[in-house]
Amino acid sequence: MCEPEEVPQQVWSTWILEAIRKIRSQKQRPSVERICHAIRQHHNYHEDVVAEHLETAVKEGAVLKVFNKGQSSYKDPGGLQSRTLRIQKGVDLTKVVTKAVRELGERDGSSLKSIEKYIRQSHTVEESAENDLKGALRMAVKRAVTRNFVIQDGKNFKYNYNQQAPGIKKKEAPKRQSGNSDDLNAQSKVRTFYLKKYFT
DNA sequence: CAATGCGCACCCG
DNA sequence: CGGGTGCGCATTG
Repeated sequence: MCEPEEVPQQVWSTWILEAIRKIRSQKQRPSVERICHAIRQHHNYHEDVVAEHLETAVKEGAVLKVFNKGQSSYKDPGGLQSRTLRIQKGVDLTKVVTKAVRELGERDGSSLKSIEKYIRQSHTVEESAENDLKGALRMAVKRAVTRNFVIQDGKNFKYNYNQQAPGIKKKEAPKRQSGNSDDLNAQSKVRTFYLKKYFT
């Protein structure tokens, strides 16, 4: 238990990243609560103070906030930044944009600006003057809207949870036939449930 | 009780 | 397939 003293944000980031690593090693979700808890085991700060610094770390890009399975998780961007995103002539970033919007999980939708920021934080972007990320994103977001992956709301874009959700195979053919059939759908029902629960 | 460990289902590329 | 994630429950301190 240590000082109630002023500590530079950078140190906070270190503590937070440490906490995240620890929690992940326990195969648990690095939520705000767990991060606060982990840090408070070593430092005497109120949860609100920790949470506040966590937010700052996110804004600074030292920590990535990702909305997943109905709740926010926090990650160390370090691990992911090995992912390279090459912006070349005809790249299609529709999927990337859609995923970003979903993972940002902002209730009022995400602006192009924050989408760009998020992508830069989670990838090493390789671009050029003619083919830059911003440009590619403008195209991509347009396509994502057309394809109904996201929904435009003013300047913001929201993930469309009603879309043919990825991963959920929905044979539209209402094939009865074999007795117990709804087992396949049980899982997707659960998923849809909590996605809606937190999103709506 | 808190902290840790982990099997396993699920997702995504 | 391979690799990440995290729930739910078990085990340990």
